[in-house]
Amino acid sequence: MLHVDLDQFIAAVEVLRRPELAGRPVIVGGHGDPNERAVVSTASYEARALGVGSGMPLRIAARKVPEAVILPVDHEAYMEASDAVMATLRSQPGATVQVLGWDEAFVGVETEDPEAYARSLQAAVLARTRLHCSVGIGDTLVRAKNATDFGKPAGIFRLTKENWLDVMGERPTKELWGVGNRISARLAALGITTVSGLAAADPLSLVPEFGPKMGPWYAQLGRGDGTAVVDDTPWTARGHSRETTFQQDLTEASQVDDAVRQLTAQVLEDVAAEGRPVTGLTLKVRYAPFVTKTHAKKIPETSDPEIVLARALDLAAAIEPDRPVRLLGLRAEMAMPDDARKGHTPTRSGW
DNA sequence: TCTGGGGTCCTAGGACCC
DNA sequence: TCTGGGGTCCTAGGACCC
Repeated sequence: MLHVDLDQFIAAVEVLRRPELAGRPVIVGGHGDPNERAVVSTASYEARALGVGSGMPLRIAARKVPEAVILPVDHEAYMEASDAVMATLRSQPGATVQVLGWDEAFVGVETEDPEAYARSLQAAVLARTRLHCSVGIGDTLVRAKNATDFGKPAGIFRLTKENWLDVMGERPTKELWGVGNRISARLAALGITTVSGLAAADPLSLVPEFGPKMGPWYAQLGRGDGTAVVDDTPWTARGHSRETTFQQDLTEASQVDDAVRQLTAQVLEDVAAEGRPVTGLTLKVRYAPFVTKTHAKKIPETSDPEIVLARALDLAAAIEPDRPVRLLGLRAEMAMPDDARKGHTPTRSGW
């Protein structure tokens, strides 16, 4: 199968509508104001070369690259571009498309010449959207996904059982899809620092540290093994959430109360659009500077906004008074339809 | 340097039941 | 008096992804 990833997607969409920005360091994040509490969504390759990456506080990015053009996030524009890309992928002969996010998808296809298929796919996306993408070819989802990085930008790379360890073996475990900073550090504590080290590990030996499911799963990741099935079943969201970081920490109970009401209204908008009842709520609180707590509660199925609000306010009663609140988030879980897809390879949204 | 917003899944531990 | 073994459900929190 193939894994398709748009190159610097958000920055590329912005440059398309402002051609004069081509070749300049472009940073997209927040409302485009480097003084606000926000982070970088995407940086152009020019900005990345100067040390800016996604997730970095906007303030820091602006300090690092004073000459950068900083733009606000424009969800609608990216959604539109994303829809055009995905439609193009779906229109390819024999393609099964599993969307992973705004700028990423797996494409399942039977072909004698995957490289040629990948090239024609890149050409189709470029013709339709003027956007460049990189393509990974693999015999499992994990290998295809990892292969894409070696194709960037605008290239193609193939990763299979045959060359997996040659290419990936000496690389740090963190480069694997599903291994982040924390897990790689815990693996290192077990003496496992590279992909080949993880591939050689006995799956059962990882159970004491990571549990019965995740332990063997990490060993499998190290080998690049896993499912080879591209699943295009439409994804059904399990819940919806909204969160807000306050530019000034909240110190009054009435401010917190107002914020909870506002969040609830926003979440209920998203939930109402799905037409499924709410079955649970989770309130997330970040006290300044960076202590996060969550409070969860199952509730009897309801579609009544008044009841949801009342339960949200119940949860909010657990917020400690006299501690400045920097962030509030509310997530509503929804009843799942019987035919909804559940499984091991979730389609994630976001970017 | 000071940390967004939207998602998903897994695990631990306690409560409760038989 | 001190205590089994198995199961489910719930909350809190950790980790990961884009």
